[in-house]
Amino acid sequence: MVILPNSKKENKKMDNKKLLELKSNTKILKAMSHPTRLFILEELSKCEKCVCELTEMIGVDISTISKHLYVLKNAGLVENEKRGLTVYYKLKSISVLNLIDFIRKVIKNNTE
Amino acid sequence: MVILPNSKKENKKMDNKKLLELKSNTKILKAMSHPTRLFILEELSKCEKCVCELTEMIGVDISTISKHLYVLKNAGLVENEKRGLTVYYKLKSISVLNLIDFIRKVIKNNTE
DNA sequence: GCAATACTTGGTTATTTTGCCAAATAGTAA
DNA sequence: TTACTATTTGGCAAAATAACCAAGTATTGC
Repeated sequence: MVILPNSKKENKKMDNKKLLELKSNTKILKAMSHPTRLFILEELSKCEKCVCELTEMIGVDISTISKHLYVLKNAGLVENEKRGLTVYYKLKSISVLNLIDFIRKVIKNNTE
Repeated sequence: MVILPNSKKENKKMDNKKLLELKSNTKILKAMSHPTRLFILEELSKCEKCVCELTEMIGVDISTISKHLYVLKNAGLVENEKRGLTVYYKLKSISVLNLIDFIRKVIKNNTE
């Protein structure tokens, strides 16, 4: 085996920069990786909805839904707007919509 | 609203069938949602590799890598083949490769 | 058979995630 | 002001996930 001059001979741990990049990339995937959040994304791909409506559809505590929405927002997948008492959420970009569609197709392919 | 004989009148909880469908759909996303597993998928998109090689590249315990590979296999993303002592892993289908590419693009778009 | 190698599995502990309740915040309206 | 509604936040307990080590399995070669 060739020993390259500039590489540590027995460097086992992954490069820290690479690790950080991977972590940031998984953020968006992680955000989508919960049944409730995937459902929310699917619903928001149809039209914007308030926390109340989503809570009603899903049937868990409103605080739980609020926290799920925070995760989605934090991952850059959705955005919100307050009108009066109500906070409306919608998908942030078209690429998120495409991703959902794409994943649906892959899943369909994989389970057939 | 019609009250079906077998349903509770104010059943807020989401339909169980829908929930199961969502859970199965998040399985593939969940499997991709870990830095190490995303890295493995990226590497396998280049060429098949054995557990040993992946362990060497990532630098954690081989049992940890083995368990990550199990998660990916269980989600239908990779498959393996034993040749001699060595177990080789590769992506299961071309659609998984496409998915990885697609996600990479979406992530790139979203972080710019 | 025995030893060596490549991997998987079981067990334990630490960390993260989830979901509920209660309390806090913000906007509306009397 | 007070009351009311929609949502968020804090805190806590339960569940899920991840990493390590040690032990087990399978294959090869002696």
